[in-house]
Amino acid sequence: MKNKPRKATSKRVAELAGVSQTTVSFVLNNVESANISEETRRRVLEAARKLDYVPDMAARSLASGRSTNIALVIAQPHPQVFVDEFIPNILTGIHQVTRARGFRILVELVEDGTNADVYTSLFRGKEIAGMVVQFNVPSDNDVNQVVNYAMEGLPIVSLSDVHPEVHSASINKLGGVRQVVKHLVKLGHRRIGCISYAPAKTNPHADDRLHVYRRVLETAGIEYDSSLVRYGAFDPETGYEAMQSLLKEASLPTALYAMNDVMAFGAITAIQEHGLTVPHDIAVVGFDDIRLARYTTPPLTTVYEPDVDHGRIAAEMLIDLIQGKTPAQKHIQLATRLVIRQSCGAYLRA
Amino acid sequence: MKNKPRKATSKRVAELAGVSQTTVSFVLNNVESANISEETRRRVLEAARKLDYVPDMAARSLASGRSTNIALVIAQPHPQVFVDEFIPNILTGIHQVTRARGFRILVELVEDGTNADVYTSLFRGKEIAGMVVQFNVPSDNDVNQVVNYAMEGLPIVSLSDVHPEVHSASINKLGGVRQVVKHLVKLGHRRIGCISYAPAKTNPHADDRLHVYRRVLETAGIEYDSSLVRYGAFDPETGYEAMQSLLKEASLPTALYAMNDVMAFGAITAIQEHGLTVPHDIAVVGFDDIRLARYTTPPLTTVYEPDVDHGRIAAEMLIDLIQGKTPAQKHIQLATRLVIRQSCGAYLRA
DNA sequence: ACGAATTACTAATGCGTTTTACTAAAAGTT
DNA sequence: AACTTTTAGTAAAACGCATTAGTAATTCGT
Repeated sequence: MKNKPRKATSKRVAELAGVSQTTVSFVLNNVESANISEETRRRVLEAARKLDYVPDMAARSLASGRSTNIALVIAQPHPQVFVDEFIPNILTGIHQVTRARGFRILVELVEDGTNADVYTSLFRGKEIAGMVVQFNVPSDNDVNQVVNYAMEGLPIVSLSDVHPEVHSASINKLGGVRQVVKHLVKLGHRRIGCISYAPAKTNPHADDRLHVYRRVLETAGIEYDSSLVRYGAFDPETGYEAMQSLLKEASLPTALYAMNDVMAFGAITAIQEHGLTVPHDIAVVGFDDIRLARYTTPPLTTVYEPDVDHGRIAAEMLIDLIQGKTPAQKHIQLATRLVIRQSCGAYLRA
Repeated sequence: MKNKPRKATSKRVAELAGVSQTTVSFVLNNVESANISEETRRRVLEAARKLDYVPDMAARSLASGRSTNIALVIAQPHPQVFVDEFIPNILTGIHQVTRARGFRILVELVEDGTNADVYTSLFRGKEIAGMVVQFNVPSDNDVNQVVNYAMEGLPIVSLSDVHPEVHSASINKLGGVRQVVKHLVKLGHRRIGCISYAPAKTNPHADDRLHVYRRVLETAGIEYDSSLVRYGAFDPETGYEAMQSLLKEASLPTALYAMNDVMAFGAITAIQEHGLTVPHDIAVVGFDDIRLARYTTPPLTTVYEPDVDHGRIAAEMLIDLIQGKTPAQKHIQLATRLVIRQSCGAYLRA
């Protein structure tokens, strides 16, 4: 028979505090331009606390016209692409800043074709104030939509460089490739194989990296040999298969650069199953420095990327954009670091 | 000088279609009880398409009183806990069903103490319609809050068993432990070490698993020996350290069960650095079957968990709950599968 | 000491939906 | 033919906040 305590609203807070709803809103949102006395502010806060008041976000968004959600949109060809710690780390980084700055993270996956209208519905449906996008394998449709929305002025930050007009926080992957391939060259290797990502035309990033690999070789006076290049698809399986194929070459490479760590591990397995040893017969290097890289046999020489920082910086940039502060730079690049372990054989000669 | 085309609203759709806003709402939401003629429905749909209408989600939530977001709340002691593919896989599974059923995913991390009010603000602030929770290491505060909200009838599904009153979709971890430890026993091992998670009192799950390990041993007539047990913290580093410590024992174990794969890899590295080989001197098994497990030296014997299904089932359950359909079972358990590779030595004797 | 500026508020409107209650016309029922 | 029911809609009231324009009281400048 007792009256259910109606849900706490700003109106009820106002009544209890003996002020208007307007004042409650001003206090709770710390509106500077409204001059609220200390005493009133205290009363409002007290009333809100007493009623256990939590503002209705839907009402707030509707009234203010802005959302406090951002989206992390991950465009990938296939669920299987989620093979390493990249996304968890990015999420950790982003979350650190969204939490501090009062935003929430909406995660959306868009696979090959499906879910292609997600950009539109998120923005136009006012679900989010901005988005950070990750293109594992950029599809034309995804990139075009993102570029268009970015040009319209919507807050978008990409985790890789996609277009001059799209803000980005990216890893200097090409610099990393240069470091690690040069490292192999310095160790005296002349026949350096490569396991790249999907064939060039479908993945511009991979293409760029392959190009750097080639340039480093040529700068060192080594002729580029396309018979030493294979294409994988991010996961250990394809690294394994690519290496099996390389091992059929008449003249084997003495070193291998794999475009990511998990493919490198697949390759190492293939090499060992073939009766050869790493790094003695074939030196191997990877890319990413996943946490397991130091705990394998042999430990993997690779390139470290600051993923958590990456996420954090992208989020800071995005929220600046949302709040109308122009970020200092439109494109931020984070440096990689070469991590030398056993798989490259550097320590054999030390 | 041209008039900016005002944002498309349901009102404008109504005008263009020559019907009332109510009708537009009925058509767009497929309200059965409203009898809308085919002709009218067509006109509304056409008008919506022409205006490129996307409903304002904030307004929709406010008016209807329900959100179409669900949260994935991950309670973990420390960012470093994100070491494997679990979360990406869960996310993939959840996303498959949220997409099909018209929901979005909000991801929230809650670390040790901080962010503790996230449950309250998400629910009370009407930001979400329900949540799936993952307790990596359950803290009393987190568990209590979740249990309370679940008892109030709020839609919550946990990814592990936390309380009889909280719906759950979980992996039968204990069954997996039984499988893999029995496997070692069958191979003839009598001194089987264990690398568990953080000390028992702070992690009930780990405690249960340790207990199963002990029971399997005792059932086989092997006395439990606490000097063969060490505690790690999810990551390869602590697996490595735990194994180093075990290697100082006067009498070494002949086999090791690590509670997850990455700690197993840390342990293998320690064993090899100590001059011993796996599985010859010490057999090693892990848990999780991460994708790299097959591509290491030696490939790891471990227990496979269907993570993507896990996420999918949890999400189905949650959305059923949200939509008022009682799920068939309150607690669903998914089976694990023993994956035998080289690290346990089973093939040595084959 | 008198108008101007500042301080500390409030009333009322609007945000874009959903939903309830209502209605006019058409179809069924006996 | 006179009701009742069904069909196909509509008008108007929420939903809970932010925000704009305004006001009365106080302080300031000279």
